[in-house]
Amino acid sequence: MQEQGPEMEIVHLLRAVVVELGAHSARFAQRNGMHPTDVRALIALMDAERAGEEMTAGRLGTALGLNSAGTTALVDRLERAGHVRRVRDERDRRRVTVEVDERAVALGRSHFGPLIGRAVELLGGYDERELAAIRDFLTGVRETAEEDRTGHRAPRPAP
Amino acid sequence: MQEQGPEMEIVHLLRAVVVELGAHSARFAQRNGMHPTDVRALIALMDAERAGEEMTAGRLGTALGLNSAGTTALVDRLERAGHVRRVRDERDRRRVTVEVDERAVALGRSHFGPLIGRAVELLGGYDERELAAIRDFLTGVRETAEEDRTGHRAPRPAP
DNA sequence: GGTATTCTCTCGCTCAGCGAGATAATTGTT
DNA sequence: AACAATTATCTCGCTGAGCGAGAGAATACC
Repeated sequence: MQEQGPEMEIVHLLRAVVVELGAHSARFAQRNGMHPTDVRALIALMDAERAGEEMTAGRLGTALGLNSAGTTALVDRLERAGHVRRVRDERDRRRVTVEVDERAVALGRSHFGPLIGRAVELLGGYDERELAAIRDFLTGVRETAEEDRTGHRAPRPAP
Repeated sequence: MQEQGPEMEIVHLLRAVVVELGAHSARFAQRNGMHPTDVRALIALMDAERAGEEMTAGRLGTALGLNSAGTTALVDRLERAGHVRRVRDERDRRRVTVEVDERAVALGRSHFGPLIGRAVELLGGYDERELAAIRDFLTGVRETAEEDRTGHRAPRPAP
């Protein structure tokens, strides 16, 4: 068994966090009769809403790596459960925008709220330099994974 | 749109990292003709190996949230692809321990290596206090998610 | 020694997601 | 303005991951 520096310990720690948060999300899915993909879809939809963009069925499918048939089935499922609404786009009537129902947002908040609250609480205990370290490290990891996906460097915002 | 403190920004960042690393792992699966669950299984097996524990079929299934039928199918799949070996436990001949093949480890290393290397590189740029902040924050999040799963506080190692 | 328990596997089924292709709306061409 | 080409979503039939029920085999308990 090779001995490694403190860096590898943190890498394994990050991986453990990813696994554990994935399990947390899977628990939310199971408790509410949903599948992991459904939760990923709701997250993508809420992210788009927070960013002020509207999410069409096609863009949602692309974001999740589904083809059009799978996307239709996914939106059917979410709509049947009352978590989203299909809204026909009036400017381009081929498109269907998918809107999250407020009750789905509340459901998510009730499950993820405590965890988020605890994370905020933890972050409250750090000073500016420590917060910057956490932020920069996470940003760096996210950008590296993104670059690997898109095949090119993500544009950095000017300082 | 409510304005939030710097804490929520980091929470969203962590969530983005989880999503992006999940996608990175899904890409590894797809490129090698595997499913997300197969990758999770390999990770669990390698974690157990690093911890010096042997992983039985049953324990693996429990760790992934599968029932026994699904676990058998999973191990069948991994064995057929040559990623693991079934080894009948000689002390308790009901048990089957699952061992990762060295080639699967190499395959994983070739995919995740660059990302891990970049993370280590990033971590090399921080001093002790910053590293401690990153480590403690990730540990805190992991423990909170764990507590939610197990229903009780995880034991903290003495300082 | 016999019964209960534990671990894995088999069988039949459900449903998420895929490939192929249909349908409808938009954009481009002449 | 009619016609073709493109785009967005949906329908149909199929494959395969994972489940429930239960069988088979080894171990633990009394």
